[in-house]
Amino acid sequence: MTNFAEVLKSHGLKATFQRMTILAVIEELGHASIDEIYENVLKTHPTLSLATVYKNIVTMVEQGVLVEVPISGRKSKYELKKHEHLHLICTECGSVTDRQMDEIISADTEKIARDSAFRLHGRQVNLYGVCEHCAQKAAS
Amino acid sequence: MTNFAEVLKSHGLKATFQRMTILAVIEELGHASIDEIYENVLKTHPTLSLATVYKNIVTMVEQGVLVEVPISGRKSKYELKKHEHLHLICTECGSVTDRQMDEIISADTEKIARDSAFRLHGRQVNLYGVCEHCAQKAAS
DNA sequence: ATAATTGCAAATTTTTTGCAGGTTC
DNA sequence: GAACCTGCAAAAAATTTGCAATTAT
Repeated sequence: MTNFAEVLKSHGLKATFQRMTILAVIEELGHASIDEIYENVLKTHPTLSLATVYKNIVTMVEQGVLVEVPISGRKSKYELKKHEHLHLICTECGSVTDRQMDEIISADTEKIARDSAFRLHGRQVNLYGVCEHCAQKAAS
Repeated sequence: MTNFAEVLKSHGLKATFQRMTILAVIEELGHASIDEIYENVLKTHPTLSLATVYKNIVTMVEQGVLVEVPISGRKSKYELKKHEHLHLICTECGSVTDRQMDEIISADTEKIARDSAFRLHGRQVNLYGVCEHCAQKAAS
């Protein structure tokens, strides 16, 4: 369980209860859309407004506390900023799972960028398909 | 220049002038957001409504004529469905450029999916950074 | 103390929908 | 001719904003 107060302060943001709650929800869910964040935040802080969720997602992404994960055909999800990784995205249930991004992909994409004189700052590798759980459900 | 009438019919869609115009715009721009599509479509078909753009993007994505390219911090763009490739996305100007997705990435991501019993259906590899053009502008 | 943040309500922006008239096959 | 498609206007959904009151440092 992360010390969110420290994370926020180190990014120049005040450690409000609202932000801590939002971050705790995202950490618990791993990846969450605005709706999912709001819904879950209400459980422990019923007066937190949707506008506050929006404002904070914007500022925390700006400050690098959160990362947006845009997804084909769905609303973006947000995750805590962490080491680089890739995503398995289930097109059935919408779940997002992290996997290690290995050296093969890093090196290869770096070369591709270099060959195009492109100053690479970040990568997003999303694999779309059906997760084990949904595949089993479909088989029954 | 693609024969869009054939493409549409082969996907069970009627070849209307509106759809042809939308597809022509997307082909010309390579990648375009709803706004960019609408804006450009008006040049040759000033009465085409925004609602029609929306409806057609939805159905053409559903039918596999178009592909959505979701982008961090911006609105999604759409491209013609074509062979698999990756994207260089400029965080300055928003331009999107295609590059070949080589066998290294394909094989590696397939292995990652297999190891997680994930039924891989599609990949999205987006490299974020600054394009050559914007880098030169910044240097001056 | 002060500068940032919240919550509310209102405004804006984005996307979807219903339906009458028009078009494609 | 039948089914599909368009455009309009209206509705719904998503996001942003202004501001007075509150809170963190």
